[in-house]
Amino acid sequence: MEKVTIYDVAKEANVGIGTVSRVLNNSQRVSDKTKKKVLKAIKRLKYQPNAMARGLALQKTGSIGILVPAVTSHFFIEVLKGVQHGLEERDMDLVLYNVNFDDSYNISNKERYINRILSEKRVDGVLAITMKMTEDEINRFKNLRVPLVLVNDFYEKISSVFVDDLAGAKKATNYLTALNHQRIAFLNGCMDCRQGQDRMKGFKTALLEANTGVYDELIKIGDFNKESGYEMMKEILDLPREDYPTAIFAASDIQAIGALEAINEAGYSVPEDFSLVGYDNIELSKYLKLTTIAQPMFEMGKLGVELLVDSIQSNGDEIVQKELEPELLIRESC
Amino acid sequence: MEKVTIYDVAKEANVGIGTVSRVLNNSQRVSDKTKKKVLKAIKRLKYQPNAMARGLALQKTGSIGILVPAVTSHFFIEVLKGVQHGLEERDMDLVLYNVNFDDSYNISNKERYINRILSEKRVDGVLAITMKMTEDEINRFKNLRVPLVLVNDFYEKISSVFVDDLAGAKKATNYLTALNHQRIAFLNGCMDCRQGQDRMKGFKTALLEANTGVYDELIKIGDFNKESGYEMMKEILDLPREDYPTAIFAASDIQAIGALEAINEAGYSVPEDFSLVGYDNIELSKYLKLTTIAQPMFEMGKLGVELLVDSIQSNGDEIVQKELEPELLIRESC
DNA sequence: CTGTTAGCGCATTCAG
DNA sequence: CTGAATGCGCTAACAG
Repeated sequence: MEKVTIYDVAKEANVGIGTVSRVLNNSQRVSDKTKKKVLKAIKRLKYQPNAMARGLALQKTGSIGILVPAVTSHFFIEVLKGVQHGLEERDMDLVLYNVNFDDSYNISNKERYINRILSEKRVDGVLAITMKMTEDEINRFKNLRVPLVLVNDFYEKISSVFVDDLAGAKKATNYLTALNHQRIAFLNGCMDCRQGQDRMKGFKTALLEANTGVYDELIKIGDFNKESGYEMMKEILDLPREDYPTAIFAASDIQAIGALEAINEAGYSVPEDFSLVGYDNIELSKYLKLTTIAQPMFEMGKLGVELLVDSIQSNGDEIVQKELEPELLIRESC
Repeated sequence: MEKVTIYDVAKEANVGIGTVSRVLNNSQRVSDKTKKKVLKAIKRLKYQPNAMARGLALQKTGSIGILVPAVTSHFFIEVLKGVQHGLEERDMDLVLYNVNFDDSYNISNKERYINRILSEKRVDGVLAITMKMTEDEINRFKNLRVPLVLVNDFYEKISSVFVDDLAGAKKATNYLTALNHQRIAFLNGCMDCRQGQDRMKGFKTALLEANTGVYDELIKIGDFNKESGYEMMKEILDLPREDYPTAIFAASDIQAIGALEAINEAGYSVPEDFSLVGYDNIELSKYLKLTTIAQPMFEMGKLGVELLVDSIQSNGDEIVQKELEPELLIRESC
């Protein structure tokens, strides 16, 4: 079973390779008869076009790249499922560029990957998922006209799909105030990213609207990871007993889990002593029965490919922004 | 910033394209002086070879495919990290073929993906992770001389890296008998795959060696998923109280988690009423403090690429089998 | 050591 | 409507 090229098919069908190519791309103007003849030859020879050759001629690869930090995160996996779903409908391939921020032998390979993507032309476009892209990096894509869409991030000059974090934080906070909590703590992630800023705004807005007090000592800024959640919660537990909050809103599930550890270590429990709500709806949160804000991860991935493929096909610079709504998912931590 | 080809570099450096190609592939026989000249031109023009063209000429793509069912599984994610690590060292790309077994609009796309991989030639070889490949499918790879290595599965005619499941099951069981358990239940996955068979064998062997009883009513065969674990545990809880086991060994963590739910629902708890040990060491098991058998997932991925890349480069049919050792990870469920 | 040429497999002119 | 020629960007074999 040797490799069969378009020439073999042409010979088998007694036509020129041009004709074969035409039926392959079901270009117009091929008589039904020869078309059938060629199709039959293709089937007989089990011919399938070589992706490299086609890519070279067409200047299109039929695959997209996805740039992501830490494939390991559950958030990413869910998004990936959506991406796969969208890609499959279009018979496109996915090449994965997993950016590694903490690799010992290489501080970050982000730059290297971007260079490769931009010059090697192995992919027709890229989806950047939860990747803080600098303006400079984004401009490089624009200049080289390599379609780029941001997933779970927002930048006005580029197509992006993201979630309304302000609304998400408000939903969480509203739920807590509706439960009559008067002193609510907020364990936030970074404040130099959109997510952190918007969630902070949503939290405070909801509090004001509910006429509930805002206590600076209960508002902590850290990181979106578990350790940070743990540390911030410990600080709160170090406050005088009478300053304790009755509820805690964490900006990520994984922070909430860290906070939970601190709470348990201190001999308290959830929801008896503190109500706790997280953010993201990662798989773990289900098992820990954590009330949380669910992000539409699958849909983000699916929408992302849609935007990207459209952009690739239209070759246009149309910028589309899609904002998705997060949902409150009530479980047993409040 | 237009696209720059090898011709531009040649012109810039006042040499022929052959020379440029030679320094690119640091082929021998290029004078140091011209080499330097070309390198400088490359840098000045920010040139990088086009992957498609190079692939076409070389009949090598510089990327491998990975075939996997359900990207969503934590097991796969860990393996993927190892794969990525190995690939990065070699500057190769990864294209992901996520086989979907339960997609509504398409019973299984496995066949389609295999066809594509084999004919499109977009990848130089493939890593099949936790994919039950039929002998027929494997032979197609062999016939077309597309390197294939199995990860977490074993087939004598092809390179594979897998874990000694018999040893793993024995380690788990030995731990339980050492804890003096006399009635131990086993919640197994399928019995028509190597994993299930070997773990069953390991379980029974360990029991015999420890002179501990083997009770058929405590040995259940189901599936490796959570629902199955839940169901099997319920069946056990339906036994007369005096037939209850004192310990349960589940063939996967996720089954153990299902079993845990059944146990909790029935008003019992772990480790007070039952000891429980799982298998895999997925992330969840850490949070649930489940004692388990840890599989070297990262290493499997890393080893897998190594074997694959060797096979691609040597173009040889050398078959390498690597068996890895699982480890007992003691936590608080026993 | 280095420039030139001929494919790699396909899509797309351009003539018939 | 269809066959032949040209080029996509690069490597490798062939002459110098």
